[in-house]
Amino acid sequence: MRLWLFKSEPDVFSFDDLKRCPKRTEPWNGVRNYQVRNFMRDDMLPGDLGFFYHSSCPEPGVPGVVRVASEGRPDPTALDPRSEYFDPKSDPGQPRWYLVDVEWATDFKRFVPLSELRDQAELADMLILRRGNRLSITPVEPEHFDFICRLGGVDPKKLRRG
DNA sequence: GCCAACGTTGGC
DNA sequence: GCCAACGTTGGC
Repeated sequence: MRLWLFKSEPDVFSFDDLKRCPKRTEPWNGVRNYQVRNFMRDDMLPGDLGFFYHSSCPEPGVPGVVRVASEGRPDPTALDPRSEYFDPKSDPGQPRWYLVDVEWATDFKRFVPLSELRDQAELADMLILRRGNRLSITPVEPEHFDFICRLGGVDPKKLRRG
């Protein structure tokens, strides 16, 4: 099982928004970066866990955990001219952009702000904390995942068991 | 294939 | 609003 971090701007789509979706699940559409596309298309599997991360907002940070709920599949918004994510260069016969379904897994007992992540020596080499990191999804090391879960008051072992 | 210009991201 | 960082584009 792999571990991830999903960035989202809460003004656009927040962790609470995800909780209100049917089955608390939503397609992670609109990714238009090849590296992130490859993560979803090639590396993610149902059951993978990830942090939901609020970015570009007054208090960036992690409100909780999500679970990958599908394999990678073509992102239909790329082919929909009415979608803000429409990509005119996409070819229905050869999908360019992919998504996975993302499902709410658990709230943290306590929101873990970015400022607190930065204070932790244990997390110094986390991708999300690196200067200039712009990927909207990043892989997360298991030690980092467990450490952040504990900051949020959640037992990572229970989560991994589902 | 190079690389400058441009657009976007995202913390502050 | 600023600005560093980085991906993408397109001319050559």
